[in-house]
Amino acid sequence: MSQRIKIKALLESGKTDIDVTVKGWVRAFRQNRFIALNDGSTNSNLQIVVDFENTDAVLLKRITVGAAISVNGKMAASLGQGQSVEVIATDIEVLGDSDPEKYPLQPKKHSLEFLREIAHLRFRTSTFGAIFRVRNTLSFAVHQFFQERGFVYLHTPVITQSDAEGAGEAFHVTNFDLDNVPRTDTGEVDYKQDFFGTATNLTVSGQLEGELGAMALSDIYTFGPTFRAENSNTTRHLAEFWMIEPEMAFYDLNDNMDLAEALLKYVIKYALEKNREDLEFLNQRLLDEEKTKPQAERSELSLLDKLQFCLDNNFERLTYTEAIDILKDSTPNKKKKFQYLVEGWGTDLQSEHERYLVEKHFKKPVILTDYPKDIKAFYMRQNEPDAQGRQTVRAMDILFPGIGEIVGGSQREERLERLEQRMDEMGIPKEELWWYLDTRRFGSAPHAGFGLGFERLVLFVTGMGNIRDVIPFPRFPKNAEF
RNA sequence: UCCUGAGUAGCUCAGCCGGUUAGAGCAUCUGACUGUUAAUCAGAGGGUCGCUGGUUCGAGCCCAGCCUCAGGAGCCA
Repeated sequence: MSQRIKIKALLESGKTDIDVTVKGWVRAFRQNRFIALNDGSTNSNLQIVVDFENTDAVLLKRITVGAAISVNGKMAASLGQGQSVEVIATDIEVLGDSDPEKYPLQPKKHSLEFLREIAHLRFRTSTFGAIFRVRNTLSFAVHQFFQERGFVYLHTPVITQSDAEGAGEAFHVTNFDLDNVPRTDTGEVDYKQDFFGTATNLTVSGQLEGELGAMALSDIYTFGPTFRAENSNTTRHLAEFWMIEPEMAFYDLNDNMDLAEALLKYVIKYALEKNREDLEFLNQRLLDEEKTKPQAERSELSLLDKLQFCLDNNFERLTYTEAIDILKDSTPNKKKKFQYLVEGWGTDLQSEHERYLVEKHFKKPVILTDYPKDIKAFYMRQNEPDAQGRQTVRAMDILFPGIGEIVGGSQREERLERLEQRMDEMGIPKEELWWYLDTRRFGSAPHAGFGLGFERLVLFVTGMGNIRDVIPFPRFPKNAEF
């Protein structure tokens, strides 16, 4: 018996007349003769040809959709149309049966909603196989991009002390018996008795710790899970998601934008090369789906065209103030088609405004910079007021078609006085962040960084519509199953 | 959390104005066929109509509350 070979390697070799052993899961068993076998190494199934007239009937009955089997046989040029080679089986062993009455997957198209309910089995579909292979490639490409540039991969803590930076609701971490929480004389929760001796929560961002690393190692990045206890119920939010947060000493906002754009292009290009077959499958899946939609709702570019377009064009860079001017003059604003009309300077852009800029006006990724100070975080570097006295910060958001904000970042405020003043204004407790402020006290330097939502990136590259379909086991309000 | 829509067989869905025994395709099972590509043909089995309560002679359908899902919004990555 020969050693097991993965289907991807076998199909790539294209060899015939060799003895092989393959193992995988049955996707379909047609006409008692043809097994479509998939082992997850590639989107393609391997066709196994069974000589059913000379095979034990009991064994044939056990070859059902979902069963795990091992096959010995000889590679041959296929007589059929759908594949170039196939395995003529000489010996089949069922490693794990799959009761067809109970196995929920059928050799047909299932709805994504249904598959989400059986997330433990959806890996076995072509669509999710492709998605998670692409996700893996993107993840690897992120590391490779930064490693090629001398960045240090820094592990920032998952458990952090209190929610000082105010980046959304955090999950509490405690060792208390929740039926009997210790309290102080005044009736408040006595965190001194808790595991860490203080209130703690799951991280909402590794940025502040990342900055500490950058102020010694120059260029660092984090890539890990992040948690938000927001009651968000959308196609682009999760309670647990993965974020990439680079932080670079001696970078200004332009360097920051250059890096972010280079990163996005690098990983998209990498996926197009490494996962061509998967992306072609996802591309076709979308095209089939579009056929059912009215003409007006169909997208102008296919998935593959959209990705290539993204590589071939510079992202449009403009300031918040310029964006407001464009939006004010836009047709939907004048015709009052926006739900929220753009009137003055200073309020945050609504989703519909971002979509207009990205999908209608520029028709490509857009980087918005220099937002009003009042709608952004305390740590962003303050610009001098403009001629009209308007105050902005060196923020940048990258907006992608269909996704919205995929990157949010800024040049950081490195001037101690300005930073402390802003923290006071916003009610951020300076004492709790003494360690953060120390970087501004000792050898402070200009620096910048950003956060890239990894699932939003996977969403864009795979062309999927719901973020819950691009992470293996999504966590969202009212759901932590699997 | 707000707005809109949905929940009927394992899956996808139909079910008229409230009226007898709730249907179809696929899947499953049985048989036939055997170079198929979501195989084909014939037959069979399969239902707490999301849950709770109400209106009514009678509720899958009307009303109320709740649960879950989808899309959009907010928060954001």
